[in-house]
Amino acid sequence: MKLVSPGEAAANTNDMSDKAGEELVRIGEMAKNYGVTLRTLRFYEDKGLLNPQRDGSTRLYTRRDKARLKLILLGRKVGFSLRDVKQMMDLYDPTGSNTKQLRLALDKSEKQLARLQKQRALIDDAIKELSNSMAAVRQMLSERSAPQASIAG
Amino acid sequence: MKLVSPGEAAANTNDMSDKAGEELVRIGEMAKNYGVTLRTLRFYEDKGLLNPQRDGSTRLYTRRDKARLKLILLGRKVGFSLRDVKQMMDLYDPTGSNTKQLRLALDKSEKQLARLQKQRALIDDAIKELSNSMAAVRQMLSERSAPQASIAG
DNA sequence: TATAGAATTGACGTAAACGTAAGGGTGCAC
DNA sequence: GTGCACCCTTACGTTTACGTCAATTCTATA
Repeated sequence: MKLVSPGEAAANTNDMSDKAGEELVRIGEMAKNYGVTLRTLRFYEDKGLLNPQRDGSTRLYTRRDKARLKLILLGRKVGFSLRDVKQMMDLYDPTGSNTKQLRLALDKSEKQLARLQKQRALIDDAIKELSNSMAAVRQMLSERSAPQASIAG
Repeated sequence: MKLVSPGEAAANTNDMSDKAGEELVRIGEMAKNYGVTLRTLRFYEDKGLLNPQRDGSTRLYTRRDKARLKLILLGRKVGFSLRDVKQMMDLYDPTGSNTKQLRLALDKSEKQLARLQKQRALIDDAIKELSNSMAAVRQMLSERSAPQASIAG
């Protein structure tokens, strides 16, 4: 089985291996392409989120793995836990209509959206509170000849 | 040394102990008043953020402790770590102008404000991304007789 | 005095998503 | 044949702010 050699990997986009259209990449390439570390890819595999082929002990990532990784990263970006992502992906059935999967995803998304909005509200609150405090501190600093209130006692 | 007894604690707001105007409360009262757990108060003490008096082995919280706790909780609310809070409070000097303390607080606050704003931007981004995905999923669900795109492969 | 309620210290457990060695193998360019 | 660049597994470490026992003691009250 011939593989993309490390050096020419980037250039060798049209390399065809076993099956037609299957570009197999090793972990280093994969990591570089998606901006993650090797550890992360192995971790995702360990958690059952990825399932690369093997050439001996070397991992070979296929088109499918890339699609899955993209989904994982999207999920992480919008704040899903890896557990959630896995739960949703595990429902995928290539033969069915995937209605279940879509419903679960939608359900989880609604909850996550609510969490995000709540978080945003908390942050806005914190920003206001912090801004107020800062104004007070600036005031105290500008009047440091006058008696100070203390911020710790 | 007479103390506020557990039962009448809430009513006994005017109890004066050793020093004039010093209302000493035990850890249970303190926790209830500020909506934290006993563990939290002991933890803060362990971290050097609080320093209650003792009656034997029993902790007695003074006015000062209350002020400090309020600050800790405010700090937590706006997203400071306990380390940061401690660092700021440790600079307090009852005899000086506390300019240093105020400057540090301001400096940390500016950085924290920046972090909060960045976080808010990330959340807004996530909300958008998530909303888009949800729209797509809803679309797929409404057309589930048509061929589906998959969200996992 | 018996029992319940409140307090103490000590110390391990928790969550999430990896980071960071340690120790070892494979292939290829020189 | 050696020096890199890559790859592998195993497994402990990190971070933060507490939660959760466990075993014991102190105090007030019926």
